[in-house]
Amino acid sequence: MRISESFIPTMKEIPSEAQIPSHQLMLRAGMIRKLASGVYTFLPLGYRVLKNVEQVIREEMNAAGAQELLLPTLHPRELWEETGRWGLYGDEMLKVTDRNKREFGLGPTHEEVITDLVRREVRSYRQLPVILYQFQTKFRDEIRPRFGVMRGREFIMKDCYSFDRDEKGLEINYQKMVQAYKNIFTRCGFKFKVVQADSGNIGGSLSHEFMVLADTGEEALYYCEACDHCQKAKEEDDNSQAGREKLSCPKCNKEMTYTRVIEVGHTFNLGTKYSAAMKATFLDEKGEAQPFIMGCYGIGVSRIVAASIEQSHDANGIIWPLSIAPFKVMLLPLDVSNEQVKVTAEKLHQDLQAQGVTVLLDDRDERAGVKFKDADLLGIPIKVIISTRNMAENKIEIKLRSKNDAIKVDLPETLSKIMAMVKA
RNA sequence: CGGGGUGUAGCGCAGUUGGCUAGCGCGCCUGCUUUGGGAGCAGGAGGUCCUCGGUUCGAAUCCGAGCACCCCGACCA
Repeated sequence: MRISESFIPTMKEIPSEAQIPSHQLMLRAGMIRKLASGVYTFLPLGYRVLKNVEQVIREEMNAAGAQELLLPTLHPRELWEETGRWGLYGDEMLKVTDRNKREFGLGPTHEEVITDLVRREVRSYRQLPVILYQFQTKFRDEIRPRFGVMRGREFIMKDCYSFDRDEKGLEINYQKMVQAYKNIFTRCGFKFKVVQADSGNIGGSLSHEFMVLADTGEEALYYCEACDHCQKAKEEDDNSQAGREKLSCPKCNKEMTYTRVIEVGHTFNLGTKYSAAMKATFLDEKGEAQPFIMGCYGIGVSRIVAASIEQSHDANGIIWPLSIAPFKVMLLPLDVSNEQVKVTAEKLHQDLQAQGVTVLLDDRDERAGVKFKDADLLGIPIKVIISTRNMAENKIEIKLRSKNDAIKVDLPETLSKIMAMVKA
């Protein structure tokens, strides 16, 4: 992809509406633009990252035996009346009325819809377990949207639902999902913790929250460096640094570390909360109707994009991990009026694309400084610098966004060197 | 929903005891020069000063109402 032909509107100045690094950098790097409070457009660069995150999640979900589908956004009121949540969800649910005055909610979560589907289609214990998931835009009329896509009113979520015949089956699938989540967040390059949590409105007995460590996180927890035990911080701990209590780990008695965190994933053991309310049953071996034992598993996909930046950036811009970077390689020909520089860059561009490597070529007739600044802002992991200076000795330069030092490589070895880095 | 703040060019802002043609930096367009960390000079385009109403000879500026956005809090699968 050539910068000259792409839609990546970068900004030098920090928009006054953005307070935290990820929000500022997503705006400055041309990843997102605001349409209304808590409602954002993903521009091509941001969308690429979003898609990469989705793909990581998709691979791990499929590997865990889940199947992807797509549920509707419009939910008829009657369905939500079955569980009593039409009233319980209240103003947080955005509502619309059709031409026949029929009421719908814009889906803030999909337990009702998925349970309705499964109760219609699954009749026998022989068809269980079933694990289904989707990527979808969720709507929640948050009291206070903030921090860009971190807490939006419209956002992308991966939600997954498991249906089992008994608690034992659920336990197996639940553990599979927890492991899949650990794989996902590891692949995304996160430092994260898993903490047992309240299950809140969704209900059920057991739940785990997946928390990315970041100073700007809206929540906080204590963790033990020795045994990895975690517990959520109480509100009074969050608010006053000074008055924060010192907690000892209940398992190994060492003092625990306080950290702010961003919730990126949440798993719930739902039991029969929804299946019972909605009369969603299957027949067991004895021909008796039994309610499905359910689990649900959510990941904030668009939030992950912001959380990644929150955890990995510097004064100059974003630092993407290879796994979700919008492009893996950025080519920086510093003087496109030099024919040899230009030709070398074009050749690398073609060769990398032929190898299936995502690459962004800064083919603009801009000064070196401008290109370097934009490259650092965009945060593409591998920077390849092609300059008149290096051409003289038949070399190019490779710099990792995450490191300061550059390595010089003989021109003929460039491609293989980059390929080795991409695969690392 | 309570408290605080802000709305002036694409972005960041100044101008607000009422006054003349509404300004600065960045960005954008044209030309020349420049070319390893957001270049220089010259020329140029771009504004319902958030909206509506009121006061006044005259309103970006004063008054009233509304809207939007941001921050703190409560809330949040």
